Amino acid sequence: MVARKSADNRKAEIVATMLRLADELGPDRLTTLAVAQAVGLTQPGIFRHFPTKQDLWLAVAAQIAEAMTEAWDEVLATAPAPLDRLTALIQVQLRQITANPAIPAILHSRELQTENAALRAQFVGLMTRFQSLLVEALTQGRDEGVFRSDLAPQDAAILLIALVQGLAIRWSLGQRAFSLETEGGRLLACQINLYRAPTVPKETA
Amino acid sequence: MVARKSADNRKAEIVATMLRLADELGPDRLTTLAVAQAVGLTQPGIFRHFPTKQDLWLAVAAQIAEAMTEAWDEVLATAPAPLDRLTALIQVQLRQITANPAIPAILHSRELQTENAALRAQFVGLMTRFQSLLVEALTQGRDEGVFRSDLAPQDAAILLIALVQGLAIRWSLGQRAFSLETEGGRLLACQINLYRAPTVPKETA
DNA sequence: TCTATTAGTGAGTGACTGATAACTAACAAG
DNA sequence: CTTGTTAGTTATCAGTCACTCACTAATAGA
Repeated sequence: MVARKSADNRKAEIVATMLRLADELGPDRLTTLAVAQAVGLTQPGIFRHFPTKQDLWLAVAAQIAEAMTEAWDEVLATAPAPLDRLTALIQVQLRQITANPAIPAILHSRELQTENAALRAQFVGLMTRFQSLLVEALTQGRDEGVFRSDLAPQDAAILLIALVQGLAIRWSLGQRAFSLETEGGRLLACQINLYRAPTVPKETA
Repeated sequence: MVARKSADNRKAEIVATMLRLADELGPDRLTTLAVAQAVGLTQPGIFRHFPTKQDLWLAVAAQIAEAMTEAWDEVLATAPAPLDRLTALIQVQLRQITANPAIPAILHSRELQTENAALRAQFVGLMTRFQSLLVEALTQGRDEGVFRSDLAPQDAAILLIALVQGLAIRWSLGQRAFSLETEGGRLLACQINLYRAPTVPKETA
């Protein structure tokens, strides 16, 4: 009668469903019943695989962290030039959010903010690592003369991260009417263009 | 025995408490019981003033909208120069969020996102108005030669709004360890500096 | 084919949620 | 001092939440 799956398969399926439903319902309204029904189990069936709901969230966070880290590593391996690397890192981030729109919501959820210190620590760690990747690329680019010499890599990195997060908010509020990757790519080009060293001397206006 | 208040006073008190508790507990975890206890009433007492919980949220949104619009109007009246006006508008926004940290959370809450279309429409309208104020100032500044001539006001405005929202996320995640106004002011200066027209011809690097 | 393991179920629990109805008492006006 | 209005209470409801426990049956290995 029941399509039994191995615990590992079922766990992965549950985590993936959590991610999908966290987007559809919102992280704080995501109930174990909703997950169970989407997966095709009864509600107590979930607890066969995860002892508490908090453990479910931790598994979700681990999955996100893994996907992001992998994507970053690939960029580091394939894009050595600072400018390319910078663009690719941000684009990867936009693609992650597109593929997984629940990420910003989870970042804002109370599940993460107050309830689950471990969860928050994981995300803060991810963001810190991402920021340092940006700072490295920006510093190298500045030293190579690609970016203006008065560029402050720390601040420039924060501004880029803010660009991604702010755009994600706009995207959610506007019912995702535009392509995050396209619009993000355009704005990213704007911003990075502002960082670039002037190649030709300019006249005063 | 009971300190009775006029309905108007009580309503205002309830809305203010909602705003405070929305920050402390999170918008989706804010219960009518919590509001009642914070105000010093019994839980059903809340419903004497607001027929449903949704009406509570609408009142909260109206209050935020009013506070923001007022603050913007004051800036428009006192800061005519594009550069000053731009800075002041953003600073006002940072101050609003500092004074009322629940705003970003409410913006992301499911209460607003899915449950309450009227609420979302109100906030989208606010954001649109704010954006157009920024665009105006940027366009004027560009035409006056304060900003670089290749500046795209629309994009520049979006980048500034993203700055505010992205920074607010960072502020929340980092347990509000830094002053939003100070740090925001610094980054704002960075960004606006990138917008400025080069006053002195630069040598190539 | 038998057996041990374990994924999944049915029934239920206590805590909490938004909301209702009937009642009580504080206040303002005459 | 009386009286109408109304802010607030007590008691209660139906629904939902995460979670438990005893049980069942699908599966893998011998």
